Amino acid sequence: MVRPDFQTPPGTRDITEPDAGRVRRLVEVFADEAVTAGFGQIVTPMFEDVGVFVRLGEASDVVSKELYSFKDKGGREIALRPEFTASVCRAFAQHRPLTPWKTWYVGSGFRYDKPQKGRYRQFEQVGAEVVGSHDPDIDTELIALAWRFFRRIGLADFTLVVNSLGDAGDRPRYQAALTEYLEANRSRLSEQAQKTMVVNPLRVLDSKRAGDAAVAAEAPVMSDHLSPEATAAFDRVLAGLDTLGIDYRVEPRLVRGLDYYTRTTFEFVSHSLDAAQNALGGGGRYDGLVEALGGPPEPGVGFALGVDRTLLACDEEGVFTPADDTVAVWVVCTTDDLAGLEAVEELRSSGISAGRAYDGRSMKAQMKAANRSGAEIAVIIGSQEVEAGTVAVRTLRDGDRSGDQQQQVDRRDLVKKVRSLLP
RNA sequence: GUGGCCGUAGCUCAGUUGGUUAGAGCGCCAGGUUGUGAUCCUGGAUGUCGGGGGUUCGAGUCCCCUCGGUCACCCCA
Repeated sequence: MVRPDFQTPPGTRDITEPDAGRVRRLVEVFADEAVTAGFGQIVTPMFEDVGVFVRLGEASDVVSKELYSFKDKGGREIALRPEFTASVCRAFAQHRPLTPWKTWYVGSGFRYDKPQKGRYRQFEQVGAEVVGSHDPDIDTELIALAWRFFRRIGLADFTLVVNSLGDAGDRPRYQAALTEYLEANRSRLSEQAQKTMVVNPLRVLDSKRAGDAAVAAEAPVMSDHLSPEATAAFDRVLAGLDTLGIDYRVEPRLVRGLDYYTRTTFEFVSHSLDAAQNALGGGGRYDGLVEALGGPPEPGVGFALGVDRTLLACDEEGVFTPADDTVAVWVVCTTDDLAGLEAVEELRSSGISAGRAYDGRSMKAQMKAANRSGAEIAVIIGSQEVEAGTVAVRTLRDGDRSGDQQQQVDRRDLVKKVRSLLP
């Protein structure tokens, strides 16, 4: 093998057709749903001052060990974005748009993780955020947006799980109760969980070890420690989901990875992915985050969906299958002049997708390429055609050529003829 | 960061207890028709067997290191 000097770094990959086109189409569907819901797009830098992300909570792994950070040539401490919410909040604080500010995005995030199925160091997300309103109906509308998106691409085998983490004031009281419980059951917890307990007790609820899960199952639940306001907001969200006919499961042990969440949190969990990474996406409220980034004390809520995982789930469910982007016409030219170049460009200029072969290959080879390209029509130009001022237009059906038709047409009628043969 | 499994042609893989010039299918290219795509037939190209070191008369096969992939934990999209 001619060994290449370089390959993609760990956890990254080249996305080629037909997958690349599939990603593009997926984003188009999401963009359409977001715009329909009145969201405007935002494009933020892929890297930010590292402080933007550190404010997400130093206790989280995303910040403490997964940040792609470096110092640039100006001595600035920079980090590749591990998610989008922090950038959106930073942008809000920087530009102070009118509220409620509704914005959607698409792009790559970066985390220095150990790669595995459905988890890459560079991953694609789409998402939407609303800054500047406490109204729980917005939480519901965001969930509905994601729900419509999943439904529209054909996904069915997933569950929406929701929870409320309460307000800033509720968290410490619950955390205290939880810590007390975990301390009392310390001996039943895994070594890892005992460490996690100290850093962030909530996350112990999330452990996948069977022993830990058993402890978590009997732990005190957040809903018993919510303020009346937080309870009312959560009830409103659930009522909204009921009204819209969106199925959900309240999961008191749903804690999300970032520390900034308050009140509503939610996650879309796939059942068709047998991999460990089965969360298609999630989100929630982050009522203190904008302020933590030096902005006004505006609340926020949003979600992000993993494009890669969503497509993995689509694979499993056999939906949103890749489409071949084939050209409509294939120009076969066996003369040495520029007739083939001219014809193919004329077709393209007329809005007809067209391909051709290069390197002066034989007619047989070019017809083979035409067949393989998936084109519906071959335009054949040989010395006879050039002399007569015509081109041969031939229909192509995959495989068998018996039913195909070929006719000579005036060169000047090329576009007209081809157009009449295409659907 | 921790652990299991894996790494042979473009792709999917086979390579017996270490033993002569490393194979198959698919794909690709050419010819079978000096103007024509399926199928069929014939022929052809491509591998420092992931990399380095070691054991041995001899290593794709054994050992060590390393890089990469994969799956799981941790964590998360």
